[in-house]
Amino acid sequence: MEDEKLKYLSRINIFSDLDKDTLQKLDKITPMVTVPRGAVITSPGDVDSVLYLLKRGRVRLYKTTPDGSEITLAMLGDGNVFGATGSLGLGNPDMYAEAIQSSLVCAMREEDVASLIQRNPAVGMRLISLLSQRVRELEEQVESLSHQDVEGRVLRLLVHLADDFGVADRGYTRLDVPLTHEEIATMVGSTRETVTTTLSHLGRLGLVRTGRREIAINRERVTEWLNAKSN
DNA sequence: TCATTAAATTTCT
DNA sequence: AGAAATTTAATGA
Repeated sequence: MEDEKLKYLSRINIFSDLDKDTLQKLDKITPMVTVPRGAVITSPGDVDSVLYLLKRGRVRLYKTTPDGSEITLAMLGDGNVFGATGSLGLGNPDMYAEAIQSSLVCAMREEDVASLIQRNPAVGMRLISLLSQRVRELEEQVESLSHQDVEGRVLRLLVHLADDFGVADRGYTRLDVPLTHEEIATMVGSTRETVTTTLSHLGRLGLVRTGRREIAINRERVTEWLNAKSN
């Protein structure tokens, strides 16, 4: 029972270098909560700044535009972290975090994160590399938005999601993250309807396989297709 | 090429 | 049944 909880903690990416003793202490100050699908974990105007540890599940980070539409900035999986918009400056405060599937989350006060990093610099290094990955992805997203059509943007996104969530499935790489066409649209700057037609077109080409809240891609063909397209 | 509008259809709870 | 997700089609910028 206790061991189970510790396993989860050690699977948090930034904690993977910590010894059992330290993990045990952390466990005591980070109560674990299950959040249902659709629940918003953080939203703009949150009072205290805490770092959320995503032990198991899928969380979508997004913000809203003045006209009410959403822009998705990141999709997080097991072991990732979010929140901490105070002194750590991990992202900006006007952001929402929504569990897109039932998730196991725990919260850690920012002061505790800071002192932990002072004692264990490896945690800081891990945090930096996690953030770097997120920045790199955002850069690619911007680049894609500015010079690719919807089809290209969707394909680039699917390849990226395959890197993070891909599992082998009957010759394809299935994305182990439940996405609606609507959500995909908020990641590629398009609309639900256009995403639908784009995906079914890609399906006819044999590049992807789709189901309700499920997408699989043929990595080889997709990368091949993307290369042919940009040249 | 793609957003918008409108409407139908399929699949979940 | 009702809600949510997906699909199709027509139109105009």
